[in-house]
Amino acid sequence: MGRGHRVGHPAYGELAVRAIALVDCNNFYVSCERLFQPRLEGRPVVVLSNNDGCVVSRSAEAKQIGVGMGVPWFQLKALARQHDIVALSSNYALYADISARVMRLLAAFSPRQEVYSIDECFLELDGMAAQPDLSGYGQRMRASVKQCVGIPVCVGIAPSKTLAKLANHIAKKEADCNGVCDLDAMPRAAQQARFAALGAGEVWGVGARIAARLQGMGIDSVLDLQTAPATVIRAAFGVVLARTLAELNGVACIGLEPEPHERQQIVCSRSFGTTVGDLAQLEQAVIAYTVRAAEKLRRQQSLAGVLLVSLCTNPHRPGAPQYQPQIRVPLESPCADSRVLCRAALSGLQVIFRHGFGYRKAGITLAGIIPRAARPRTLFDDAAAQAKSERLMQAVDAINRRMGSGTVSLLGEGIHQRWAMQRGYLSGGFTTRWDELAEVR
DNA sequence: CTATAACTCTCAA
DNA sequence: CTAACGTTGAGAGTTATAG
Repeated sequence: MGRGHRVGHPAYGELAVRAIALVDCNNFYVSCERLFQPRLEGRPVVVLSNNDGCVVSRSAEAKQIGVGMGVPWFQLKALARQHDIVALSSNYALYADISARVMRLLAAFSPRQEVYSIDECFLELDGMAAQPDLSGYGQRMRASVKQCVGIPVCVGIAPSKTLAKLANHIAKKEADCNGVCDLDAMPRAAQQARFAALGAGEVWGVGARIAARLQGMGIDSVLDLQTAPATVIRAAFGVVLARTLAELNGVACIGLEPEPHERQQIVCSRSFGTTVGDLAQLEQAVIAYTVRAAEKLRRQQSLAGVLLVSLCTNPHRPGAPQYQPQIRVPLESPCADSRVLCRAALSGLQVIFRHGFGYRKAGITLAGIIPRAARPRTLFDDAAAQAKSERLMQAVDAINRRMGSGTVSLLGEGIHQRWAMQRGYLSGGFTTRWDELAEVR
């Protein structure tokens, strides 16, 4: 397992990388909120999902009290009163802005960075001959992010992404790591002890389903999985878990992907702030979602060939009649014009809508996505109309980029969006809006 | 029957 | 006052369908 002493693994294509760091922000959303609201320091704080539904981020104090991840907020009201928990609505504009600052700083620590999610990134540390002490290097990352942005992070370092994830987990849990864990610098016995104490479900790529099936086979811990026979895992679970197993044994076969690739499908779906029964309201929502999805589509210079519309009643009310229709609307030709996509979405909605249901959620998906440059030509192309459509959409996008999204939109989204989501505990746009900076105390 | 499309399952943050 | 429970994207594997 030592760096540079591994045997190749031709079946899964070993990649020539010897050290990867995973940098993960601690309690990211809560940490972002605390940057601008010092009163939250030392207190139990949670950030809630859309519609103030479930807990999606918890401060250390909230975890200590026993606030679980993903718990519905209404179930926590009693505990919250008892311990004076502060609950905040998600403020994605703020988190995205802070994330960009963190990622830009970390990029300076490696020639190759993969921004994996809003709060974590992989850094390739291979060939860093000038950095023989990788733990020290990780400490410098932590200090830099803490000082320049104010966000606490932990660093896991290992020969594969999967092991780096585990190293990060150890760095977060064990105080004497000081937030950094270099797995290869750890004595073999110590590493085995950690892996024996960790459930297999902690491994990246092992969710609840697979963890349960593994347990049924007597594979409980990370160590059990690491030492399981590859043939058995391959046969029972497929190539995905077989790759994970190789990674657990130090064989890097999940590569770093510095460039985000274009989406193959673009989804915009959201629960409503309230139950909706009438078609007019659903039309507003579907148009709003389609416009947003179309913006994303154009940003990546693509066209969609198919649009899907879906509706959903409230599954948490089993007494109420349930209905989850979905429909595929093929477009005449691939397109990125919001007006055309909205017409398709509305026609789909017409077909699936039924009176007498309480709808809780609607969504649209753009699929059959191709690059704009690959637009198929037909005999009936109207080049002039095409150019006109593209110019209009470009103008709309340019205005919305400059003046803020939603400045120019299609009629039909509605002015009073009674279905819009609830965000009762929203903090200000501290970094994105001058007028809300005043809330900082 | 095969190639592809469509759908389902699983996972992650 | 009551009722209150996320979103987006990917990939693999399976099933349905077209030719």
